[in-house]
Amino acid sequence: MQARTFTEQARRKQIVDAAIETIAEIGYAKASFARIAERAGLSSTGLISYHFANKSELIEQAALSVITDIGGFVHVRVTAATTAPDRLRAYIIGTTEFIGTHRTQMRALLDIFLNGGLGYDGSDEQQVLSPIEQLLTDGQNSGDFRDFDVRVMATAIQRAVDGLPLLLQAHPDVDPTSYGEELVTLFDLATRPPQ
Amino acid sequence: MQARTFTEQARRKQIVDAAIETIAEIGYAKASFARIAERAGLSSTGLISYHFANKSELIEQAALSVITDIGGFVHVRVTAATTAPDRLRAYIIGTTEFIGTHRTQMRALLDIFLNGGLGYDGSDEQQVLSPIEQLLTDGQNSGDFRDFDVRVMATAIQRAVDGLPLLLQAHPDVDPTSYGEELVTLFDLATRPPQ
Amino acid sequence: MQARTFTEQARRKQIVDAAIETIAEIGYAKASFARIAERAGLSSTGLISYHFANKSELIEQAALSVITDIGGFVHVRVTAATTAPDRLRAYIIGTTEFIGTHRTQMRALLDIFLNGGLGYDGSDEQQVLSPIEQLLTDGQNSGDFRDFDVRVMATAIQRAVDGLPLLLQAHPDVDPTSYGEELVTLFDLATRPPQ
Amino acid sequence: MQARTFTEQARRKQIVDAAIETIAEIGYAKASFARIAERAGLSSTGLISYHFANKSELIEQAALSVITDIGGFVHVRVTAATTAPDRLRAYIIGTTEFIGTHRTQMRALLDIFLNGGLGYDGSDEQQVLSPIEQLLTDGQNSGDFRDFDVRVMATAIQRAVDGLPLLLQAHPDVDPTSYGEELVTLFDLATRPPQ
DNA sequence: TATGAATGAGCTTTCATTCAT
DNA sequence: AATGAATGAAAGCTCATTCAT
Repeated sequence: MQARTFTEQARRKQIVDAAIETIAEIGYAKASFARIAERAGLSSTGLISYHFANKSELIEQAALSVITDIGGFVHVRVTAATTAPDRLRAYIIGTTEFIGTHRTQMRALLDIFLNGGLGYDGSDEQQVLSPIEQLLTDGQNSGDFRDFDVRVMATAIQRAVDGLPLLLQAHPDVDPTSYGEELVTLFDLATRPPQ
Repeated sequence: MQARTFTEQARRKQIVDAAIETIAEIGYAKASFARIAERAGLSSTGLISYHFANKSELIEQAALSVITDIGGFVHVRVTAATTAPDRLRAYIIGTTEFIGTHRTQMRALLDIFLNGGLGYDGSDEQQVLSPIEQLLTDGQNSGDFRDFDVRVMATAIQRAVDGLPLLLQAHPDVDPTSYGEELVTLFDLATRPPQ
Repeated sequence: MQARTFTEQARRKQIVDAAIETIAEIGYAKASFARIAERAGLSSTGLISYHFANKSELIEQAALSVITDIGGFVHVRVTAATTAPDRLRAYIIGTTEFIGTHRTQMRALLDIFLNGGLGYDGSDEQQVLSPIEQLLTDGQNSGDFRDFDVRVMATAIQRAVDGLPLLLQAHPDVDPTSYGEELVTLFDLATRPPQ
Repeated sequence: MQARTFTEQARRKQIVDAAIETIAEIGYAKASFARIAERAGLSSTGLISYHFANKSELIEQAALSVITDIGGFVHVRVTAATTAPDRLRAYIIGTTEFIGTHRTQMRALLDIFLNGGLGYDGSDEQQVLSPIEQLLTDGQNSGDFRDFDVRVMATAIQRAVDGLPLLLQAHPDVDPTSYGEELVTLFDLATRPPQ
């Protein structure tokens, strides 16, 4: 959290973006500094080392960048909704919409996430789960949702939504919007209280 | 499908098992021949090259090994059930049970899968989805399930179940059995026809 | 010069022939035991090691095989001629004819020869030069040839004739027969005594 | 034809020279990056890879270096002569002189050339033959040479001259100067028009 | 702030050879 | 006489990182 010059911030962003694109295109394992520098139009890989302590930091920043983007995008939509079911709908639709329009970033995030590219002390996982867990807990307290294990339901929702990039990779013809709508129905049925 | 010596089959299995353990422990990206040979107690990495055409083949065999194991485990339980909802339950419970007792293998498979370690022409994804899609289609035809998009529901189930290893990594205290039971309820509600 | 069973002799010849073909096709540097065994249809590279002390011996035998073949082919023709100029003509025509009809073997020999594949203590070079040097010396003694340095003339003839495979590689349309005839004229003019 | 730093040019030359010496001494097949780096006094083989795209490029540059040197040396002498026979003499004497004083380079070039180290699409062969073919054609047009096949005569001259390094290797006592003079006489007789 | 150069460890793969059966 | 298995060295090449300028 140290102060950085504007120039440095711009450089870092440029490198982080190039890293995301590179990982998305050729995969985490093959995304070397050489390839990232090439894509960013840098003259030397040394410049990356100059701006980031090591490769881990770059990867973390790349992941953080995507998480921040999607988090902001979804947060706006969720807080605009009033009831718990509406907020759940907003979460699912917002997330799938973002994924549909930011496939490159999502592919990179997924690759980082599952290659252990993150320090992975569990806190990241928790952070990602956190807003959806909060949403579900609120819904249970207000009586809008039935009594289920919040962590399990959150995982299921999160994974279903995360599954879209993989599905798109295997079946590029799948429509993200209708995928989202189907999930809304699915989890509405799964969360609504018994009559 | 080539004929292989008994000795070679044993060596291949030994190496594949070592590869799975190594990937599970230090991650796909760092799982070099040197580390795998070390774990397998081999005298040189050349022995791996002797038995496998290249690294890709080894990784594929490692993934295939896990997929075969879990597939066999679940298949027995699913075919033992008679009604569609029971088969769905058997699938979810069987899978989570296997995951709970074979965390090493699952962690490796997940890592391979998402690092693009497989040829990934989509056919693999389809193969993994296939049995669960069949199960869901049968249930719709028999009137036991409501009318939903089979591919979306299959993805949601598959991802929810796959999410267990990740959840276990972040929260090792989670009980796989109750996780499975929660998912059974969730997807029972999500699939049952309207009254 | 030890006694060998007939079976062993056959095996050795099979391997030597495969080596010659392999070197001709993919070059000396890439002609490994694996490639040679493959071409010979052997089940193991160990079989080559069983029949030859080491790689050097195999390469030497391959070179010797070609040298013996061409030597025999040319010797018959040279000894059939009576005068020195006729014998020179027979040598040049015979050699170019052999080269034209045994390009594979010649390509291999050349490759071995210049990659230092032979022990190369100079004695081989001398052996190859020897018959032509004898022929030239005889011609000088009989007054059929002018007074030139035998070793230089022998080298020039030998190299001119050896040049055919290289020329054929660059210009496959060159006719070996007319190449031979041109050389006969060339060296006839170069060796005949002044009027 | 890319722009290169002065430092890089110097390093490249250093490595190319070490490659030539190494090939000359231990042969093409055994001239690995490790041996070349050792001779050049480099800290690692990685430095060679840093300056050359791959081994092929290094070998090509090594060959090109020698070809350029000998070409320049001979060209000066040939263009200084006026008549065709004098130019032929200058070519032969110049080439043998260079070979006599640059045995290491010639041995390396020969080894590269015949181990297929060059791309060898035939164009190289043509380039080497080209100046001598031009010289011969000019002589025929001016009436200084008889009517022979230019390509065959050019090959014979080229090979005779190339034969010197091989001869020197087998018989280090051979005198390059007298070798050259003998060849001049030989090819003077072979090319002069009938009286 | 940025660059080109360099380092040394590491990678996968191929090699010739040995050996028990 | 032949085979499959194993060995350990060596190959060319890429890597993240460091450093002087």
